[in-house]
Amino acid sequence: MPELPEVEVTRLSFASRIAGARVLAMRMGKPLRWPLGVAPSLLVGQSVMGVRRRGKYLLLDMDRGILMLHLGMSGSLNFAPSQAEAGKHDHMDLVTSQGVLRLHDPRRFGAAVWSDSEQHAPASKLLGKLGMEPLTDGFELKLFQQGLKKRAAPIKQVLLAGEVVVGVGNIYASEALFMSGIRPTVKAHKLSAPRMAKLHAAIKQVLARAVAQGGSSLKDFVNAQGNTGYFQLEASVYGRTGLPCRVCSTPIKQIVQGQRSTFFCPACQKH
DNA sequence: CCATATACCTGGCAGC
DNA sequence: TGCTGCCAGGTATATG
Repeated sequence: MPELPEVEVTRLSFASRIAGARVLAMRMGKPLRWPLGVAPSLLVGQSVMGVRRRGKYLLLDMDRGILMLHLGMSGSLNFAPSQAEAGKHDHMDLVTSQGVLRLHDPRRFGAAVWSDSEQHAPASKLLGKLGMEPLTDGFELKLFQQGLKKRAAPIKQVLLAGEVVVGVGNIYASEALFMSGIRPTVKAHKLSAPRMAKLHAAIKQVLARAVAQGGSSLKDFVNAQGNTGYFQLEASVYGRTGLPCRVCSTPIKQIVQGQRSTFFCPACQKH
């Protein structure tokens, strides 16, 4: 579910409310993708200074380190005034003086990991190879073009890999490629500089628009206040197999790349 | 080094 | 109704 827009929307929905809070208790449920790495009690007494995002990770800055949260495929956070009874898929409760942050994740591909600092493992290992942040000034066209030039894999898979640019998942990769008129199967390094520039602009535009729309709620995404997103309603190609292209009416095609579905318009994205 | 396949886990849905 | 197989927003790790 959560790509950059959903993670950012989640962050925006609770960051200011949790800032300054003191941890009163922490409860972990079933195992997630990785263990927390420390006893949950280590967090008790620390305060949450703020919440940042790096790629699809949320980083809670605390007195003695960072709590890294990842939503995987099916995760969502909820920040509520008090602690309700935990459901079957609620696998982390961070009880603070300002509310309870709860991680709900049916598939458990998500994670809550403690790291003493961003420079050391496990944070350094998880964040170390991440590419540029697409919604910051650091996302320079030159660097993006240089990154793509080094990759011979299909452009869709290069975007998903997150080593050139982070945050673009399966929905927004297809959407950005449609917006820039690029066939997802084209090898990244074969794209001309102007077409790379179009893609660069499309990535920024589609992600910013999705954040503004509250993200995409395909099945069950909600932000930490329980609100759904609306971007899926305006998707051009994702999930629209066989439906007419919104631009030219040609039926949208679905293919598989790297075991993931890709959607594109065979007419608008000729090569 | 690079590109691709595999693994993790649960729930929903189509088809029989 | 119940079963089976397939599909789903991610990504570290193994393998070629």
